[in-house]
Amino acid sequence: MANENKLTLAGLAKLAGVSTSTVSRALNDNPLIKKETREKLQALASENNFSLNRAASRLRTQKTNVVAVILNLTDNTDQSISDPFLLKVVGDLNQALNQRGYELLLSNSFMATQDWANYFISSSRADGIIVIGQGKSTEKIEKVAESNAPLVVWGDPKGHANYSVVGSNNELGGYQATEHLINTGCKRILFLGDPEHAEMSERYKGYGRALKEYDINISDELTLACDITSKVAYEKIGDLILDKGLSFDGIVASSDMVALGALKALKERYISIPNDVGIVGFDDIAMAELFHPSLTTIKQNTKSAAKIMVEQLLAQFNGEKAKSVVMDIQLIARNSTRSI
Amino acid sequence: MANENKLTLAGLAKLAGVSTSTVSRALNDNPLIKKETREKLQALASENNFSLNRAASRLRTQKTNVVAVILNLTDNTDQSISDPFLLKVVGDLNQALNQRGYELLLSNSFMATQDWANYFISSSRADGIIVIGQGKSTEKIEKVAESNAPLVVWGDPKGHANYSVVGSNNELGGYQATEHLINTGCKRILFLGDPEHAEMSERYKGYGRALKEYDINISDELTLACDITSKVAYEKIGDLILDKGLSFDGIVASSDMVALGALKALKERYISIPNDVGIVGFDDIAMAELFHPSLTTIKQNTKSAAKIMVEQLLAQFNGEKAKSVVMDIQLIARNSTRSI
DNA sequence: GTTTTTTTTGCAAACGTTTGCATTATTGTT
DNA sequence: AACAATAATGCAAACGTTTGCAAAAAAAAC
Repeated sequence: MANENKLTLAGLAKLAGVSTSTVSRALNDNPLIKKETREKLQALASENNFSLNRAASRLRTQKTNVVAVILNLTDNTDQSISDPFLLKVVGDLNQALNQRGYELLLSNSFMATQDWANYFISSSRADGIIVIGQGKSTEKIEKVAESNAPLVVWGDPKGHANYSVVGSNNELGGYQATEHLINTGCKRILFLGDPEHAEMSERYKGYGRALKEYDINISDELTLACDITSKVAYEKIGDLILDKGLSFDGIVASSDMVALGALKALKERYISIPNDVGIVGFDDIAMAELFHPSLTTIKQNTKSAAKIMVEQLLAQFNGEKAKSVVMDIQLIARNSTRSI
Repeated sequence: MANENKLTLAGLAKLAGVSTSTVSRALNDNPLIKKETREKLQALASENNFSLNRAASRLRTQKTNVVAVILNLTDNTDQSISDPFLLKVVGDLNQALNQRGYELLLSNSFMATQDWANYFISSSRADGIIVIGQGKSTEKIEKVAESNAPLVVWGDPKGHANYSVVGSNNELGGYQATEHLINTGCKRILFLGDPEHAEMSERYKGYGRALKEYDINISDELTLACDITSKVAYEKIGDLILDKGLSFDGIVASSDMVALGALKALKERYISIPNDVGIVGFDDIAMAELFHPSLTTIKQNTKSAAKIMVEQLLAQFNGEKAKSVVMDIQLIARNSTRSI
């Protein structure tokens, strides 16, 4: 490393013949310093491509300008991330955070054993925490919330959590997905997902409401509990057909990945989509459009969700109490369902 | 925030009736401190769930234990990440880094205007940099390398870069993909990808070598330049067919996303895969298996690649000069190509 | 040309660790 | 019991910023 003696504020000050406080203020564009001096010093700094030591400034200011983003994959045995949707959220969060001058510290449930608030906030690794996914158990999240650490969670915004949750209107999404299938002639609609999972259970509720409103009786046989992975969905659908034949003509899938797994199982048995079975996903991942048939789905707008999550977090930095926010969803009709 | 006066080392020391240096050493498991005292202090620390102020310790030790991971998306107008492969790499890197006690600071080309080395290293935001993707131009990376910042790049390991590059044996991958198509009876094989992109050009070389070895003449008409997105691939294939009809019976795609875009274009025209056209992707993203037909592809092992990248980076922390590493690839034959 | 006001700069004390060196406590040796 | 050798602890100085307050310089007022 070539930086034997890296340039510090003090060094820069000596170069310029002023005090460190002046340089510090100048670089922070503090109007206390005369405009000309400010500009001169800023120029000098960039000439010598000086860069502030963040460790020092963080120590002094007690502010990191970093946000920890935690992929909450507790239930997933394989630690790595399989669902492109979640990764999309990370990407969008990164952008939203950068735009507000924050950086993103990525973590997954590897930190499972840790007390998040302590680990990230008290240690001044980050100013706030964004958790992606409530998972099945929310105890760890609640612990963080109790510690009063700035926190925003992507999940089910309708549950009455004591922390800020941003998420889609999952109930409505489930409803619209189901309604769409009903409108395109499906009679026996399967729900494929995990009703114990917070967000999924809302989707399940919407599914139930739609069936009720359209006077279709809800049968236990048409609820297929299933993890949020394409692999499991593929297997479950395969088993179901093996067991009971084609007992359904529509599927409300709890995510696009789940839908795609189901799709594969059906196609392998030469079941026609959408004629024999219509299928609706959830998320609208990039792949949804690419499939053949392209996947009808409930789109979650991750870009604006990310923006809102960041806003909610920053609000907490300013001492405001952040509320939960319900994001609108949108049905994207494609070719995995019949046209109306 | 409840932490009016957060517990510090000094506070803990007072509690225990020892000096801060003793506590510091105890918590770092320094054998200089008697074992009993160490354990007592560690217990005390966790009782009062003390957590070290990292900003302070980073300032003092000049070490952050953070690695910046940069998604190098220079050519991509849309800043957000579309390719699941890259995100998979991020996820795997995160795991590999965590296992070695490092944290992952995520960045994308939003930082385009910044001088990376200065921004991350000199500012002591991170100890090292991992860049994912060389993109088309490598000047920014070279600038970082020149500054002697610890750096590892995911890209084309065969180019003679003055920095450490970890990447797959792209040439061989291109070769094997092509060979596989030849072996399954394809005569007119299209290369679909961007030959100006470092990694892709290697794949293209392999493609050329295979054709040559099997005495198939290489035609310019069978090289279709194309960005690494499914959308562009979809359009390009559509245009090509519109223009010249079905002028090929095999496709070597430069990535799975590209392959999937092509697949969609073909399917919409009722071209049978793999009978009319065989197609081989590159990457082996999770989706490859899910498609119908499932996608034959060249698998890149991101998990071990991530591990190696981290090792290469850590080696540089220890003053060792890191070398480039070529990762083995593997052909995964599925149903988008005929069986041999 | 003083004095007052305002603008601009500098001094020095934090922020919470880590660590070389000095010091004290302990153990072993004669 | 005195001393040497070793083990365990503490002192105090960094690390590089930021910022309240004091001081100096410049401008304004008399």
